[in-house]
Amino acid sequence: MTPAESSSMIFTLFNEIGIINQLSTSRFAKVLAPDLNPSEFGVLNHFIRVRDRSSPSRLAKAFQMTKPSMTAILAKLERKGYVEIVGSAEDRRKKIVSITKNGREARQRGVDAMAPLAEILMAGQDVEALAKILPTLQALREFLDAERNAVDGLS
Amino acid sequence: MTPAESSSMIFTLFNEIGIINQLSTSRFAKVLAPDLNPSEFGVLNHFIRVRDRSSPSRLAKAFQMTKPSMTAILAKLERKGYVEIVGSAEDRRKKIVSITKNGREARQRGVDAMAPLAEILMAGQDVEALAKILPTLQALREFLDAERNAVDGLS
DNA sequence: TTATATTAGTTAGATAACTAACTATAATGG
DNA sequence: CCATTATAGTTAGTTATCTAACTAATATAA
Repeated sequence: MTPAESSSMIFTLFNEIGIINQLSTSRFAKVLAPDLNPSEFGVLNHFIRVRDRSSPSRLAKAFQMTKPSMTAILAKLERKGYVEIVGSAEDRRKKIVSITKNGREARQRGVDAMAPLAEILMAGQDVEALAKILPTLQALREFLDAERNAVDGLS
Repeated sequence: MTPAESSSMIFTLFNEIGIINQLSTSRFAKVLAPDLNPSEFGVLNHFIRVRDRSSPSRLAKAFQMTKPSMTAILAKLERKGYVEIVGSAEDRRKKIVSITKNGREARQRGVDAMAPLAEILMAGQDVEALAKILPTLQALREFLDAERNAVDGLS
């Protein structure tokens, strides 16, 4: 590839990724609604799959999201009774967020609702091929993330 | 892979794609600002690379976007003098949108501003690997798009 | 030990996307 | 033909994100 071809390929790649993201997110949103939106589901899922308690800041970082956005998501989840938020005794700036029983159930309903989408994909797409591209995407994501921190001045 | 593993892999994949999209879009936005946002640039770029005149509906479809969103983007581009919008004589429901000289220049400034991003990627990532995953992503995008049309009732 | 800087979280306001509902025009079929 | 349906585009209102600016608490260092 010439540099010009590489450059063009890279923009095509990001364009495809953008469209896939939009199509997949809107499909997820449809099956999760009206109980949860994809961001809310993501947070509940995080409590099950990654760690069962966290802080708003830590969650914001995990989801590559700003703190105010996470504040808003957590407020909605708390209103629905899906997470519990308490102040930390050790560091009184911090809050400790954890999933509730109702939250676990909502997350399970979400998983069940999304399962057919995975099945459709497994039926219509070469899943092995998708698995193969995953490491490259992960490397790209890590690179962009590191790049961003470098540019933003090591936040 | 077991079905459960496939399912989990698929969600991981969409998650990575979502994060990449967010990181790359915000990088693009930074270098394009304050003249254009990525959507506006995309439309101008479309006039250069795909077709030099189009209609709001057609553009909305090309960008997988709703008509009202495209109306808003075109209104901003018209205010900036980057596109011209005239009514069609043949079909008076339709409008014909085309890029202006100023629009071409703005698009070129955008291309120039984004070029360093491509270079950073070429320096830090295996571009051949990125090129290799592109066909799989395109197949996935086409499948999701076809799926969506099927679900929405062949709109 | 006290002034300064950093970290955690929230509030306020802006923006760009969406859906629902509308007007206007064109195409279709009894 | 005329009534119905479909298409093109806009308007109005909602939502989820963002940035900037703020308060409160902790850490650092002169």
